Amino acid sequence: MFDKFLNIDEEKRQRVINAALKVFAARGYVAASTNEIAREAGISKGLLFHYFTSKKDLYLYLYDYAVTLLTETVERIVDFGERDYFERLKQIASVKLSVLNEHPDLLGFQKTIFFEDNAEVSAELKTRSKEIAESAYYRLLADIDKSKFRPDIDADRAIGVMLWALEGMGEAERAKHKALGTELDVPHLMEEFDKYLALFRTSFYRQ
Amino acid sequence: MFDKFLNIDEEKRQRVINAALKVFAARGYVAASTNEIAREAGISKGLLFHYFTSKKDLYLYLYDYAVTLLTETVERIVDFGERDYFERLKQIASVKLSVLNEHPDLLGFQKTIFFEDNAEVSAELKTRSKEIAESAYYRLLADIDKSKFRPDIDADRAIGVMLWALEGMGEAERAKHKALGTELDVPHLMEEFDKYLALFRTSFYRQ
Amino acid sequence: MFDKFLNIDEEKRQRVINAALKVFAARGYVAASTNEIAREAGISKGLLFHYFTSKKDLYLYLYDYAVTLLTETVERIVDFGERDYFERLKQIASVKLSVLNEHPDLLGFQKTIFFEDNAEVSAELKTRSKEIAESAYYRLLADIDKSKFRPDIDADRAIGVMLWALEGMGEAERAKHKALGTELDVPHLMEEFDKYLALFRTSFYRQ
Amino acid sequence: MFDKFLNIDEEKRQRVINAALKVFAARGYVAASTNEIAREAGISKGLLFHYFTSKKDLYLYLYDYAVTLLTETVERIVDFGERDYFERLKQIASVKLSVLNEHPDLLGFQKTIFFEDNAEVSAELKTRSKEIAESAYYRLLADIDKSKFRPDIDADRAIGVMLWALEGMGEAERAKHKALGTELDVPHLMEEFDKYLALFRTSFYRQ
DNA sequence: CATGAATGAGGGTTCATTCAT
DNA sequence: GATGAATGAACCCTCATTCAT
Repeated sequence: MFDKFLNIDEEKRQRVINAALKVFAARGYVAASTNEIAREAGISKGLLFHYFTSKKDLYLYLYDYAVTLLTETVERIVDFGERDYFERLKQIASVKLSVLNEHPDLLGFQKTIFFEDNAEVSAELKTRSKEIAESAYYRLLADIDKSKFRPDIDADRAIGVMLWALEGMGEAERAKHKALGTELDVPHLMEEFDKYLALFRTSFYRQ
Repeated sequence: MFDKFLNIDEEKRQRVINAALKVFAARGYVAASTNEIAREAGISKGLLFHYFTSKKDLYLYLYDYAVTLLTETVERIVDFGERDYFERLKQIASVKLSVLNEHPDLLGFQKTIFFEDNAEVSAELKTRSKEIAESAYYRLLADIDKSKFRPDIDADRAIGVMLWALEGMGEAERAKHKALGTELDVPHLMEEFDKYLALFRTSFYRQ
Repeated sequence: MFDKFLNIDEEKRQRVINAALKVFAARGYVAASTNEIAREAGISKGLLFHYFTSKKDLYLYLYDYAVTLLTETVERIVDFGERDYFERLKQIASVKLSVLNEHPDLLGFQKTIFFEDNAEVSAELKTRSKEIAESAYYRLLADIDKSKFRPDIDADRAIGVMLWALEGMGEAERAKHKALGTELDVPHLMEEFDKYLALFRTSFYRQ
Repeated sequence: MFDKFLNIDEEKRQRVINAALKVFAARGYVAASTNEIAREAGISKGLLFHYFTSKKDLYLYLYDYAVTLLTETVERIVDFGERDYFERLKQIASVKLSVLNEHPDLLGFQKTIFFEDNAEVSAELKTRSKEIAESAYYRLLADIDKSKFRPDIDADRAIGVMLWALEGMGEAERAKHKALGTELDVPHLMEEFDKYLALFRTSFYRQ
């Protein structure tokens, strides 16, 4: 399907991918301009369509690329033998930071996917979501040792709460830095993260 | 400014508002088509512009409409004398459900506002956000009685966590029903909600 | 045809006419907005169409109005017994100044007519131009006493030259005042006018 | 800026330029339709915007094109060493006829520029007018030998009169041929021109 | 008579996609 | 492979004209 694109120079491939991730993340599917993507990637518009046939195909390719990369990174970093929830959360954070290194806009892109409602792509997106549910990325929270949780609380819901909080914290941080125009402050983020972990440990775990 | 629109038949006004909320919520500012909004509202494109002059004005009108409606609903429902956090959370949930009744896409629209990046509107949005910060909607979490929290945990962060969880729960529910094509199941939502409240009470409050 | 309009209050009629003259003179036929005309005249858009049926009809009405008014003013002011060319030129100038008093934009409107190429109106305009050629307005230069001209020059061409110069002078003056944003300086204009008349008398007349 | 347009096939370029000159000359800036220009030039509307980005840019491009062409033609034809006014007038007429050959509507376009009132373009036009005042085109009437004029007449006003007459004659001729639907009759025009020159020589020069 | 809400065609402009080079 | 000229559909918006009130 995308063999033409897969066989080109690796550096150029990364350039195209990052350009497309950046523009889609910033503008969403409809408003993203193939012109801008081509310019950002330093290639011609014609070549972009030579590789991907259509904007939609490019978008879906990026989606698969993001899922695959995240899955592989998870496999590489996460220790599924470790059953403590907090260790897992830390590993998830590591995964994210590792990905951000190579593809600064991949996570931003991934976020927008969820809200993408465009009729042209959302149907295809839905088809794929099932496989993903079973993929490694979603195994992240499987097999947690729930015996460590206080017996008088609902461990599953507590896990959900913590994930949402993780998301919310990242979101809040991102929003703050966007508003101020500064870069993400990773050390400070880690510190904050640890404070929340402490809160959760105190509240949800047996003492 | 919007007097033409304000003086029309109430039913038609609601139709236009809900149509616009729906399309903007689903597509975002740029991708939303005035064509589609007019069609959805059952009026001509010309009339839409007769009312609002520009897409941008329509968007900003909706924004103000949403803020005003939420503020008023808050004033009507929330009891600021009640200093218990969980009671407040319940009242917030009531506000949301009350609004959803009349305007199914208003909260969805409100969510997208935050992520709206379009230069044409984000500047204006930013100007308005200050007033709002001081408005009733944001007083919701002021004046909480923190003495009820366990002394060994960080009450402020716990409050943040609960808000994120509330958001996440709503989001998850919405996503589920959108995927299945069903309407929001309010009673079930309330039940779920109560379970989370119980979890928080057990974990965060003094026993 | 325009009886509805002809039977209304005189003051309002003049208001509508002057508003329309102003807008058409300033913007030309196509770009002129009936909305703007109605606003300028202080009546509703609907009423404007009640009077005139269409923009085109309004335009042609104005055209006839201008021609009629000019013809009548000419009949009133010009002395066709006077056969000296320079006296005639002075009378023509008087006609123009008299008209400008009641209808500041009528002459400006008349100028644009000539350049109006819009397919919708130019055909009708052409039909009318013949009658006008024979009308009083164009008799202005008939019956001039050519015996006063030097025998060694072509009197007809000299007359043409003087008319073009009169036009050119008016145009130049108008352009200058438009550029500077000032009003027409009538006394100065008359002075200039006399200087050109002196030049012509010296050059074209027997001494 | 206009490199895309400058690099295309010469014949097509001329087609586009002449189409745009024609439509702008006939309708003025606002009323001119890019649709009509594209149709007249035999290209798609999209391509027109590919070349020029906006109607305004196209208009200003034409303006510069006209100025440049006129300037160059003047440099080619006019002999600035010749100080006799009538020889100059002849050369000016030659310039006009030469330009009309390649661009039948360029002079008509140039006329409309002067009256162009549209806010979008008139500001830019004003900026450019200064350079032009100093350009070759306006040097045309500099350095005239006024000693040949009769001492009892105002040479400067006489020069103005002759220019207005030249303008008027061209205008009259153009109007006549437009009304009759015929092409410009160059030999007859030259003959007429000579008659006026003779008139001026007799009237304004020392004998 | 008078209003202005309502329509829809047409305006300038953008952009995904095609295709000759 | 690689370019960018070329197309046309769809975009937001304006405006002459109609019509219910």
